[in-house]
Amino acid sequence: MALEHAILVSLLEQPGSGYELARRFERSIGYFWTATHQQIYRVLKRMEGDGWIDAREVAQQTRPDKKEYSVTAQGRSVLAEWLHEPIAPESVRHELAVKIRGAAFDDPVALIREVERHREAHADRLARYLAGELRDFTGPEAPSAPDAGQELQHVVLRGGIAYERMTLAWLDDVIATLHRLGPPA
Amino acid sequence: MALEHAILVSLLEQPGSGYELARRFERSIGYFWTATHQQIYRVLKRMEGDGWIDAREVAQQTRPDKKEYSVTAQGRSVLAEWLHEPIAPESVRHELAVKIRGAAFDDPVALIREVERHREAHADRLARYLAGELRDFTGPEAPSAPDAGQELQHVVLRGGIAYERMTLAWLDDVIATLHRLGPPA
DNA sequence: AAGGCCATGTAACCAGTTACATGATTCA
DNA sequence: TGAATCATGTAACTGGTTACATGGCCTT
Repeated sequence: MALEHAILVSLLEQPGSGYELARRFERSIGYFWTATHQQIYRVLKRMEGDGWIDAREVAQQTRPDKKEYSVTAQGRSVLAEWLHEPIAPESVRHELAVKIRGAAFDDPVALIREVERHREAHADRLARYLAGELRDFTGPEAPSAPDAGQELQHVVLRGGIAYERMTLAWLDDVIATLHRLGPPA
Repeated sequence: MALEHAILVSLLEQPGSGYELARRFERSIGYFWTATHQQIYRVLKRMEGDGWIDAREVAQQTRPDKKEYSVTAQGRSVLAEWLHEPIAPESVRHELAVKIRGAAFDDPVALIREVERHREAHADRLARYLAGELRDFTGPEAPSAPDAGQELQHVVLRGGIAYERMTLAWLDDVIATLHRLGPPA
């Protein structure tokens, strides 16, 4: 459970509406925490009720009005408290690995296509991460003296990049293994 | 949702009781799918009701009786069907990354200890994986001509090893970054 | 006129977690 | 005697997913 905390972090980085948060969860924040708009609206309501955030109605001419949320002092201290708590080592859920072991009881070669699809998805994600890194951290437009927030965002992004590179290499290994089990008979 | 399928795979590899499954979910299978005994018993019951598995009462002298489950023909075909369905790219949930970005709004140095704890946990896990690899796949006791099931188990384990190595390197990067943001003033 | 984006929600459901419960045997 | 292991469960709760719903503006 950390959606509340992910939202607090995101709103501290930049206040915004539920809709905007939902979009961020498809981008930057979404690289390490996912959430749908339904879930976000529900949690925002609870957080507002608990006094962690407050809303400001923003009227817009061309677009529908929106509620812009910001983190309250109380929200900040809830976040600080959470940051000081140790977290349990994460539990893994790797569906593709289940399928790979399951392939022993079906046709290993039939899985190759699926694994290749995943390989493509990860290659895409890596490309997006690298583009983001160039834009925000290592390119000519990037700040020459990044602040703490930017340094931390960058190190998290480097983690995403490392993860995608590792995954690509592993999926190549998987594909080669599946081929070897195939019909070369 | 794949606990059912993970159970089917595990029971195809080796029939067993709920208790035994729970132990496997702390070991081999647990490297890529976690589940507690409570959840396992609940799901086993449903799977039995749906005819995917069947139970055989096994009386034991010294230990309590147990129900040994095996996969039925129907269970096998359910698994095969699932294997042929494409799966959505997994959604990430990386709590530590949320904390790292959150550290910008608190004390980055205070996070170092926590990150080091995680580093240790991952180093332990890597050691266990490597020991398992040596025992089952690359050591002198390992089969010289592994079958498809063993090849696939090995490639999944290699994925776990690659993941832990990547994570260790990244956590070192994180620790160095947190230090840099610290008091060297 | 149709489809996409902005913006916000409700309701039902399902999967997973946490707490509680029982009881026998084996080992230190 | 007390802790660990084997063995199986119930109940309450929480977090997350899926389906459904509304409505205006902008672009093609």
